[in-house]
Amino acid sequence: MLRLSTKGQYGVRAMFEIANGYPDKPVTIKEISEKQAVSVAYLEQILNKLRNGGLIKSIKGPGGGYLLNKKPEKISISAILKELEGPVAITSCLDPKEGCVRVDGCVTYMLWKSLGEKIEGFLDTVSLKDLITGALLERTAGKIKKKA
Amino acid sequence: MLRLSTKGQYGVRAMFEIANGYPDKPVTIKEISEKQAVSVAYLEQILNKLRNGGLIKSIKGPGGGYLLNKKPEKISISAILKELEGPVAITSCLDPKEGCVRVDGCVTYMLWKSLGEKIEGFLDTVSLKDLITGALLERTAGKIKKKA
DNA sequence: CTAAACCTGACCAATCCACTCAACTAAATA
DNA sequence: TATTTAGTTGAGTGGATTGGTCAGGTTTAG
Repeated sequence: MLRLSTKGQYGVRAMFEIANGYPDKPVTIKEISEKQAVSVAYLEQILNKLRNGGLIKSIKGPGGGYLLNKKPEKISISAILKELEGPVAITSCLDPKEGCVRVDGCVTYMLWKSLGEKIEGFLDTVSLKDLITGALLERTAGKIKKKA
Repeated sequence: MLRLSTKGQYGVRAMFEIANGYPDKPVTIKEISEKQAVSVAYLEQILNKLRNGGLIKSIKGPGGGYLLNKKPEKISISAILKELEGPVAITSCLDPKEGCVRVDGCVTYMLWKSLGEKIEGFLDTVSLKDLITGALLERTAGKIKKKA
C-alpha cells in the first residue's frame, strides 16, 4: 500500500544526479539516463516539471544541461515530490482539489490527516544534501530504532 | 501522492461500525453499507479479506452478522490495512514480493525505507479503540503540533 | 550552419481500481 | 423440513491511471 509512482522515484534520483554537478557543472539528460537507467524521453517529462517548479534550471546548446536552482540543503524531498505528484493526499477528502462529502466520517478524517502530516513532516526534513552525504542513515538510526 | 485505495479506507470505516457492536452484537453488511455509504457487494469483498485475516468473524443466518475477533484496542489500523492492501511498500524495491535491482540506488533506498517505517510505526500505534474514543485528536495535538 | 541539447504534445499498451453480478452455502426458526 | 436470512465465492467490466514512447519542434554554442 501507499506506493509512490515512478515519476516521483525517478525525479528524486534525477535530482540527486543534478546535485552532483552543483554549483556549476551542467548535467545532461543523457548522463542522468545512463546513470539512473531511465529513458531520456521519460526524464524529459520529469525534468520539465521540476524546471517549471523552479527547482532546477537548464542551459541549452553544447556543454549545456541541468543545474540546481538552489543549494542542495535548501531542496527538500517533499518539494521534489510535490512538484511531480502534487501534495500528500492519503484520501480524496484531503485532496485540496476535491473535498470531504461525508461529515460523520470525521473520525477517520483525523486519522488520514494525521498520517499525511506525519509523512509530509518527515519529507520536509530530508534534503538533497542529506541524500548526498548519507545523513539519513544517522538520522533514522536515532529516530526509528526502538532498542537502544 | 501516496493515495490509499478505497478498499483500505472503506475497510477501516467498516471495522469501525463492527466495533460498535463489540463484544456481542453482530453487525450486518447491510447496516455497514447504509451507515458508511458503500455497496453491499463491495463490502463483501472487503469483509471477506478481513475475516480470512482473522480480524473479524461472521455468524450466518437470521440475527447474524460480523463481530470483532479481538478487543478494539488490540486491532491496529496497520493490521486492517495490511490485510486489505499488503504491507507498506513505497517503492517496488521495498515490496517483499519484488526486490531491489539496482544496488547503487541505496541512498534513495534508505529514504523510502525510513519513510515506510515511519508510516508503519504510526499506524501501529493507532487502534480501533482510539478511533472510537477520539483519542487521535489528543495524540496528534501532542505529537504533530510544532508550536507549544 | 549545424550539431548538441532541450521542449512540446500526441499517443499508446498495460495495469489497476472500484465496483457489479450471479450463483452458492450455511444456519435459524417456524 | 421448508423458508428465509445472511454470509461466501469467483468471474467480469468500464474507466482511469501509470508508465512510458515517438515525432517533430526550438534554441544556442561553436
